[in-house]
Amino acid sequence: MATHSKDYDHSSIEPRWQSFWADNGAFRAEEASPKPKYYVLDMFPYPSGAGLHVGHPEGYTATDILSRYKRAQGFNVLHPIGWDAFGLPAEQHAVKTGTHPATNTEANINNFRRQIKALGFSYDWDREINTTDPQYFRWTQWIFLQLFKRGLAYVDERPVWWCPALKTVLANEEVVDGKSERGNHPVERRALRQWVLRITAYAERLLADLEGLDWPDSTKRMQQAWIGRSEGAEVHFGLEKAGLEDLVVFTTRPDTLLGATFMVIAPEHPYVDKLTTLERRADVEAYRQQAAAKSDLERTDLAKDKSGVFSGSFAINPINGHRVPIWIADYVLMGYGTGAIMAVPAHDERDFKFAQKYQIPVVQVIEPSDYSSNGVARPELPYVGDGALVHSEGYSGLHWSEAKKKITADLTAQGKGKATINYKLHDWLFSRQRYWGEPIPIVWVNAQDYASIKESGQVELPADPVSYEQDGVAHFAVPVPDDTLPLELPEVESYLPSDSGESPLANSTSWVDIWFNPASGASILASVECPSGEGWVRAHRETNTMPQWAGSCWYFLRYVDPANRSAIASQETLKYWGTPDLYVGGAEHAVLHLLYARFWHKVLFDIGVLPHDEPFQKLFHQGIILGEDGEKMSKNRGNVVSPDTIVESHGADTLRLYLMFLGPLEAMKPWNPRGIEGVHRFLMKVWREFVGESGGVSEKVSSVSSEESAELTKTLHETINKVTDDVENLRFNTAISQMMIFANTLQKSAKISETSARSFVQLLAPFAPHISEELWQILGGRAPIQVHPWPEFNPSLLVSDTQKLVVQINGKRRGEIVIPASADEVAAMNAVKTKESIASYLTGATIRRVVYVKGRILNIVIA
RNA sequence: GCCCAGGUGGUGGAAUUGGUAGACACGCAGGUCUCAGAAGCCUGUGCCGCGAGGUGUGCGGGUUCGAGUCCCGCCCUGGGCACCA
Repeated sequence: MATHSKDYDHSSIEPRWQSFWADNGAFRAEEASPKPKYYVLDMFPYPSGAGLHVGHPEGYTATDILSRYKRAQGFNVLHPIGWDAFGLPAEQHAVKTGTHPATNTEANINNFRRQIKALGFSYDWDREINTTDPQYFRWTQWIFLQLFKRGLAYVDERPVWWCPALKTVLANEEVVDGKSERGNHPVERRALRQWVLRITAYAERLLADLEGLDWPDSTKRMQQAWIGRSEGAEVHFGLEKAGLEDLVVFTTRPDTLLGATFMVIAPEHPYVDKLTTLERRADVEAYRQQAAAKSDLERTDLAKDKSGVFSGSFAINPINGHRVPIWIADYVLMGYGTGAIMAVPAHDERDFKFAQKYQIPVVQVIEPSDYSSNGVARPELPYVGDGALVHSEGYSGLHWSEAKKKITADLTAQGKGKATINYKLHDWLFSRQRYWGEPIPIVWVNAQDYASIKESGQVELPADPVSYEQDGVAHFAVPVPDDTLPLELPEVESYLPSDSGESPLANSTSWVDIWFNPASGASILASVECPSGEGWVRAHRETNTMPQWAGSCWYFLRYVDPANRSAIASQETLKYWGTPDLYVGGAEHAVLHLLYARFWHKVLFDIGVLPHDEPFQKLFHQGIILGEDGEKMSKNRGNVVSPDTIVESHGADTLRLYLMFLGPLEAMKPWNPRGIEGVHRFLMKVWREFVGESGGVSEKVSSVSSEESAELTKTLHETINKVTDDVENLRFNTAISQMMIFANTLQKSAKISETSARSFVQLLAPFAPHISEELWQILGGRAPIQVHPWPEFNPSLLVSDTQKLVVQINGKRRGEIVIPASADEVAAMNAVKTKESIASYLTGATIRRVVYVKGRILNIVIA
C-alpha cells in the first residue's frame, strides 16, 4: 500500500502559508494593544556573501517557537529582524571588485532575506532595519554626538594593529596570533590618532548592574573578568632625585608595603629617562629597544622568563623611609594601574622570580597566623596565603586585612597615598580607518575659530575641548548639528586606505576640506571662496568611521519605532515595549557587543532618552552546530550545510524541528544528515494520521469524543503539560520527544476526537508552523492557527488511582508491583509478600529496614 | 597557570534534581506486505553470558537503604582569561 492519505508535500504547503502570513500581516506587532507585550529578539546577522548556514536558524527557530507560542498565549509579540550590514568583508569585496560596498551588501541582504523567509520565521517584516541605511545610521551618529557632548568621546594617539598587506587597521579581535584573521597576513603596531569612548566612566555600574540580570552565569563572569575591578591603594614613593614628582604605584596589598625591596616601572613609563642615571643609560636604552621590538605575542610567550634592568635610581618607602632600587622591566605593563609597582618578592610570584634572577633581597612580612604558636614548617616563599604581619615596625602582629586598612589610612593621613579601585577595562577604541562604516559627524577647526564658536553659544560643545596636534597645529573638534544628520558617505574612487593609514575617506578632498557653518551645519568646498555671512569657518571633516559594534549597540531600540524621524524611538513606544524579554544569540558576543550595548544604553538612560537602564534582562546563548565531522562549519573544510538544500529536500518544518531535536539549545552539537529522516518521518506520520485519502480529514478523527481511548486522552494531556513547560524553559528537544510519543500512541489508537486532534496540532504549530496550518485547516480551523488560545491541560486526567512501585532488595531492583495510589508502607509490603518473584528473595531473611517512597520505590534491607 | 562548562549505548541525546539508567530518535538485525523494491507496520537492540545471573553513566575513593545526580582526589574535551601588581 502506498499510503491511505494524500501525500505530505512540503514544497507546496510551505510557500502557500508563507504567502498567506505575509498577505494577512499575521506577524505584525500591534501598535496600541491592551494585550501584554512580549519582545523576543535575535542577534541580527551580518549578511555575508556566503549566505546562511544551518547554525543561523538554530537560534532563530528557538525564538520563533517562543514568539508563536506567546501569540497563542495572548501576547502582543514583537519579533523583529534586521541587518548588521557595515563591516570589513563588504569593504574588501569592494576593494577587489571596485563596486560600491552598498551594492554588494544589498545583494547579500536580499539573499539572506530570501533564505530566512523560506524558513517561515514569524518576523514582523514591516520593522526590518539596516545599519547602513542613512535613516538608521543617522541615529547611530546622533548617539555618538550625545557621547561627544558629554565628554565621553575623545581623541588620543593609540597603538593599533596595522596590516600592510590589507592596507588597513584591524581591531583586536581581527588579529589572531599576530596575524590577520582574514588572509593570515602579519600585522604590526602603529600609533595613530583614534577616537576613544570613555566606557571606563561606567565601569562600576556595568559591573554592579550585572547582578540583577537573568543571564548565563558564565557570561556574567566573563564580563566581570573583563571589567576586572580590583580594590587596593595608590602609594606615593618619594624619589631621591630632585625635581621629580612622587612615583605612584597601584597595589592590592598595601599591607606588604614594608616588604617592598624594589620598584619596577614599565619600559614605556614616562619616568624611564628621568630616572636612568648616566652610567646605566646604555643598558637601559638597549633593554628598552629590546622590549619595544617584542610583539605583544612574544611578550606573553616569554611570560615565564622575567627580564629587566636597573635604572640606577632609588625611591623612598613612605612608611619606613628605606631606599628602594627602581628597576625597569616589561613584566610591568603600562596599560594597567600606573605602569609602576612596588615589588614584594616574599609575597608575589612574579616579583619573587625577578628578585631571584637579579639577587634582590627578599623580606618576609606576612606569616601564617598559627606559625609561631604551632611550630608549623616555615612557609615557602613566595607566600600568598592568609596571615599576620611580621618585620613591619608599627604593624607587626596585625592580621593582614587590618594592616591593609591601617597602612592605607596612615598613607592617606600623610598625603602619601589613598585607597583606590582599578579596572582592567580600557576605554573603547572607536574609530576605524575604513570606508564602509558610519562617518563620525565631527569637523576639525583651528583654535581661534573654536574659541569663537564656543563664544557664540550656538553649538553644544563638551566641557573640555577635544583636540589633537599635527605638525605643530592644534585642531579642535566641533559637532555637526543634530538636525543635519545623517552625514552620508561620499563617493570615492578607491576603497583602499591611504598609505599613511588614513581612511579611504581622506582621499576625497572635496568632502574633507570645507567651509563650514557650525550653527547651521552648511558646508561647501574649501576650494571655492568662503561664503559671506556669519560664522563660516575653514574646517576639515573627520575621516575615520565607526566600528561595526556601533550599529549593533542600539538596534533593538529602533525596532520599537523603526520609522520615527524625530527620535530614535518615541517615548510611548519605548515605554510600551520596554527592552527585549528574551535575547538569543551566540556566546561569542558575551563580552564586546553585550558590554558596548549596555554602555550606550546606560548613557542614553542617563540623558533621559530611555526609561530603562539595562538593555537585555534575559539572555540565552544557543550552542554551535558543528559539521558532520565534529568540526566547526567552514568553507575551507567543506562541511557547511546550507538550509536551502534541506528546505528543498525535506522542507522548512523538518529543518526547524530537526535543529531543535538535535539536543539542548545551549549545547554544541554535530549535524548528522541521517538524523533528519527521523523528524521528517514524524511529520509524515502526523500527516497520515490526520489526513485521509482524498486530502480531507482522516476517518480516524471522530466528532464523537467518547470514541477516543482514555489512554490517548491522558497522553494528550501529558503532552500539553510537557510541551508547555518545555517551551517556557527553551527545552525544545524534549518537547519534540513528547510529541513523538503522542504520535506513536495515536498511531496505535483506533480513534481520536476532533478536539484532541486540534489541540495536538496547536502544540506542534510553533515548531512546524506550515504543516500545522495545513492540518488545522483540514481539521476545520480558521487560519492563522496562532490566534487560537493555547491548549490547557487538565491535571485531573493525569492523576492515577494506582501507583507503580519499584521494589528493591538491598538497593537492587528485583521487580515492581502495582498497588492503589493511596497504599501505605504496610500495604506495599503485603503486596510484595504475595508476589512470588520478589517474595522469594525474602524467605529466611531478616528485614532490617524498609524505605518506602510513595509512587517511586520500596527498598527492603535484609540481612 | 587561573576561571567556567562538560564527559551516559555503535550515534544524537533523556533521566521528575538522591529513587526503574538509556525516554525519543538515528543506525543495525529479524519479520510482515510486495513479482520485486521503496515507504509503512511489527519485534529486538548497553555490555558479558546458552542460561540463571552478573555488570554498567571518564578513572579512583567516600557519604547513603539507594549515587549519572552529593563530597574528596585525578584524567580528558570544549570555552574564556592570561605577567592585571
